[in-house]
Amino acid sequence: MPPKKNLRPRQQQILDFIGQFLDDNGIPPTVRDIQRGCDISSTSVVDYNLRLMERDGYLKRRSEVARGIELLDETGLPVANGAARVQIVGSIAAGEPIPAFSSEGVGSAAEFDIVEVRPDLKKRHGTLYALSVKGTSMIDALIDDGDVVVIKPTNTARNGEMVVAWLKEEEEATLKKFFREGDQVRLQPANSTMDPIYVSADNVEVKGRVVEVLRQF
Amino acid sequence: MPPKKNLRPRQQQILDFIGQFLDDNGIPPTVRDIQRGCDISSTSVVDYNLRLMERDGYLKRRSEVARGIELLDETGLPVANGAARVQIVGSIAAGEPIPAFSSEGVGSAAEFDIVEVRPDLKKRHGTLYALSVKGTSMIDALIDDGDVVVIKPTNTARNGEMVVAWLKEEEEATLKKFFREGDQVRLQPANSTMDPIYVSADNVEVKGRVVEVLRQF
DNA sequence: ATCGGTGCCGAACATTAGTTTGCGATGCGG
DNA sequence: CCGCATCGCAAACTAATGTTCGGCACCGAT
Repeated sequence: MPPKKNLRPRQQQILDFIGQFLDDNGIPPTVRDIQRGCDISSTSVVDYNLRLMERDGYLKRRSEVARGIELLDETGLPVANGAARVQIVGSIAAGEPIPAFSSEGVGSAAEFDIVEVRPDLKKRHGTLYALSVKGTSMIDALIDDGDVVVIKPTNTARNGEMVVAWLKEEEEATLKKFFREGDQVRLQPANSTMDPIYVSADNVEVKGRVVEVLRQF
Repeated sequence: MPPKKNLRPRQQQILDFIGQFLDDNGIPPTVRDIQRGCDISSTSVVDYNLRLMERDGYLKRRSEVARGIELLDETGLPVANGAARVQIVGSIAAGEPIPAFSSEGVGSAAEFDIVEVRPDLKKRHGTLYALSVKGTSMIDALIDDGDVVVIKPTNTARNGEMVVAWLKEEEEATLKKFFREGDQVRLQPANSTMDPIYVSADNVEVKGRVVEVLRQF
């Protein structure tokens, strides 16, 4: 395969559109979908550029097949359709603020990793981000050192949901099951043999809801 | 949505084929693909059955769109294309044999659920199956009641890998980290605060390696 | 200026693929 | 046996979609 080159603006635009279309619709676009989506006046222009991009290893086309476009990743392997990739925006550990939540520091997020998650998650929840867990302080939530938790950003939580709770006073983030009880909040470890902690509702800020835990084996 | 009914053989066959095709090709099949794949003599038969299955909530069709078939899961949500789906072939619980491992009983596997996993897993490991965890006996491995463990079938394990270990004498399956130590085997809970158990190597049979744990939130 | 390559355009063409139609076989209750 | 619904079949129709063709504009090299 020829080495990757920088894409022309139009080709970048087409590539972005294909990715977007895949996310939105779950199936690849047709040549005419791309034409409309990129304000191109002719299908032949799309075909022309797709051919170049195939030559350069950005995608694969099944000829004579409707919607036969597959995106390829850096290694030349096909990217699963609607591939749900989530960025790890920081880590969560007892006693330390989460970088992504402190207003600064998001700019350098590019240095962080990307994880793949189950594709249905993104459909169900929309935008997600991920935190890697440092230390064993979350062991009571059945979450180990090195695990990655996938979070749906939200400020609210229903009772029983596992949330990222920010304890203002303690300046500490934790993963617990959330229960509102009057003006108190009960934070219940997932491990039923552990005791819950109670805090004033004013002292708790919900940062997001846990939708998945990834563990490396 | 109408309630689910049992599918006719032909409809089950079509549904299976669509899933298979999705796995193999990453895009949904056309009506004619299904026709060929299921040895049906006419596209209208496929169309007829697809219509019924859509009515019954098994899938969604985008009309007038090539390859506009989407599978739906139990909740009516679309299943992402090319998603790696793994069959739950049984459950694992302390003191009970695993149905899928007893030579009989695999025939009725159709009754079991399907779970979606991260697409990269299937690429990396090939065929996988899953077990649902009953009871809290695996809590020491950070695996809770109701979790689903995704397993790569293998008879061997390297030290440190989390495996499904079958203890012949006790007739019991368990999830532990595997360490060979001479003619003994150390089975170490993932939770480092718990103590390992030691068994004779003859008494242990490795059934598979854990590659992922799925937890419902 | 001339030529060849690149990028684009519009239109036509050919194949693929969704949909419809009419008919036959089968099974079931009356 | 009749009426009716279910299921399947083949063929035809139409819309969707991939592909090709001739031409134009720009640009750098000759």
